[in-house]
Formats: sequence, C-alpha cells, structure tokens
Amino acid sequence: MSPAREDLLSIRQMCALFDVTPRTLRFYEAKELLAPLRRGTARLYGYRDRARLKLILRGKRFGFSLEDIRQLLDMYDRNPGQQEAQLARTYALAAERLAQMERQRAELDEAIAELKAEMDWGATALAALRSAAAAE
Amino acid sequence: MSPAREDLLSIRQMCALFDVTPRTLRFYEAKELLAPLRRGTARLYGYRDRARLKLILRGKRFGFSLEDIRQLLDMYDRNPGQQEAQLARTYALAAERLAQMERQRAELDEAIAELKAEMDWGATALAALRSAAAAE
DNA sequence: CGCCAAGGTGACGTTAAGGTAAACCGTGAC
DNA sequence: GTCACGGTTTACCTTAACGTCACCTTGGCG
Repeated sequence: MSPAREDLLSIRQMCALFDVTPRTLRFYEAKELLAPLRRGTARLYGYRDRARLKLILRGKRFGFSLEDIRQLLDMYDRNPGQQEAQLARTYALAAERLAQMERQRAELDEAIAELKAEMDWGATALAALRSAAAAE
Repeated sequence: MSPAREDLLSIRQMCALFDVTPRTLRFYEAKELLAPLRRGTARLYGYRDRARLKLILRGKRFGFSLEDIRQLLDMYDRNPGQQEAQLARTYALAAERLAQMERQRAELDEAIAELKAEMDWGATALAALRSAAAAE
C-alpha cells in the first residue's frame, strides 16, 4: 500500500518503500538530491521526497549519474515556470543518454559476437583434443 | 609493420604498438600479468610479452577484470601440459562471462525501451505545450 | 530511573585501473 | 662537462556510490 499524499515517513519506512539503505538516503541528502523535513534531528520524508526519490532511482536505471540527476531535478524546482524549455532540455539529455546506451549496446553486441567466435574455436579445439585422446 | 619474432621492444615501442601508456605496462607488470626482460633497469618486451598483452587487451574488451585475466594466463604457463583441462576451464569461464554479458544486454535493452517510452511521453507533452503557446 | 531501539553525525574504507608528480639514473652527443 | 632523452622507482590522487564503524542523542516504556 503506497502512503497517502500527506503521510510523512521515517527513514526506515522510506527505506522499506524503495528498497534502499538509510546510508543511501543520507547520502542523497548530502548530495542535495533530497531535502526531507526535520522533526528535531530526525528526518521526515513527505510526498515530494518520495516523488524525487522515484525519479532518482529511475534516472539511475537509465545510467545517469547522481550529479546529472541533481542538475535535472534542480532545474525543475529552481524556476518552476519554464516548463517548455525544461522539458525540452530534459528531452535532449535523454536523447543523448539514449544514444550513449545504444552505442554501448552495439559494443556489447560486438564483444558478444567476438567472444562467441572464440568459443566456437575453443569448442573445436577441445573436441579435437578429446578425439585424439580417445584414439590412443 | 609488426615486429619480427625475436625483436625486443622498448617500453615506448610497446606503447606505440598497442596504444597504451607506459604506466599501463608497468601496472600490468606489478599485477604480474607481464614479465619483460631487463637490460640494466630498462624493460625489454619480447614476443611472449606481446602475445600476452594481446590476450590481456582482448580479455579487457570482453569485460574480464585484470585479476580474471591473470588467473587464466597463470593457468596456462604454470603447468603447460594440461591442455585439455585448461582449455575446458577457459571455455567455461568464457561461457559464464558470455551469460553475464547477455544479461547485461537484456537489462540495457529494457532500459532503452523504458527511456524511449518516457521520451515519447515527453515529446507528446512538449507538442501539447507548443500548440497551446501557438494558440494564444 | 534506567534502558533500548531508532536515529543522528563524522570519518574512514572500498574497488578498478590506471594518472600524475617528484626525484633519480645512464648514456650518447656536442 | 653537461644537456637532453628515455627510462626507473615511489608514492599519492582520482571517481562513484555508497559500506562500515565509533560514538552521541532522544523518545518512549516499564
């Protein structure tokens, strides 16, 4: 069950909800990706923090660095009015990242193909050794 | 022009031949991946070193760590007689690595697909904003 | 009052594969 | 002699994203 919009979560609850460690949340906060409320010294995570964390984790899945993510997030809440320009910028960054990922995939494909070729060679050599051994 | 079998290369020549830095060659030596001859204190790289370095760089392209590569290389020249067993072992490691690479590729594909979906969404939103702006 | 669990801070460690800097050596040329 | 060049060693630095530890605080409960 996801928390209601106004719920404030403790760090533990937050961790359970997103499957991260407390260290991670404090780390993100140190990097200015999150800014939970405080009750005394204790952190309280609200709706906004949950939304941000969701974006952070998604960004990570896409291979963005935390620094990249911070900049995007910052852009959105430093001047929440330039929606079109911001969306366009985000889109451009995403396109760039997509191109990177596709290059990476191409390299990976190449390496996979090359490795498979080596393995075919190895399989042949292995078979030859074994039939030679059997023939003795 | 590749060097003749008996040629001994200086570290510079080696670097030029394989497009690596001296630091890299010394680093590999510290990690016991290479063991060039010495004339005085200077390193001299022979045929064997060139063959090993070629394997090292190939291994890296496949995403093996230097430590993995060292173990494979070691296996081959610590007891150069168990050819079948060694080849089989190498083959097994390659298969494992291939599986890893294919998993990685699948994840990458998924991330690419997800990112593309986000981008479609973004493109739509962007178009909506623009036509709204045009309508004013 | 005493204690525990949950929370906090600060500091240092980890990993891989080198980069970078400082200081030294040997030798062939001039 | 000394200059430059190519080489050597040792040692510390880098990056990312946390993990781990030691040592406080604080709130609640019996």
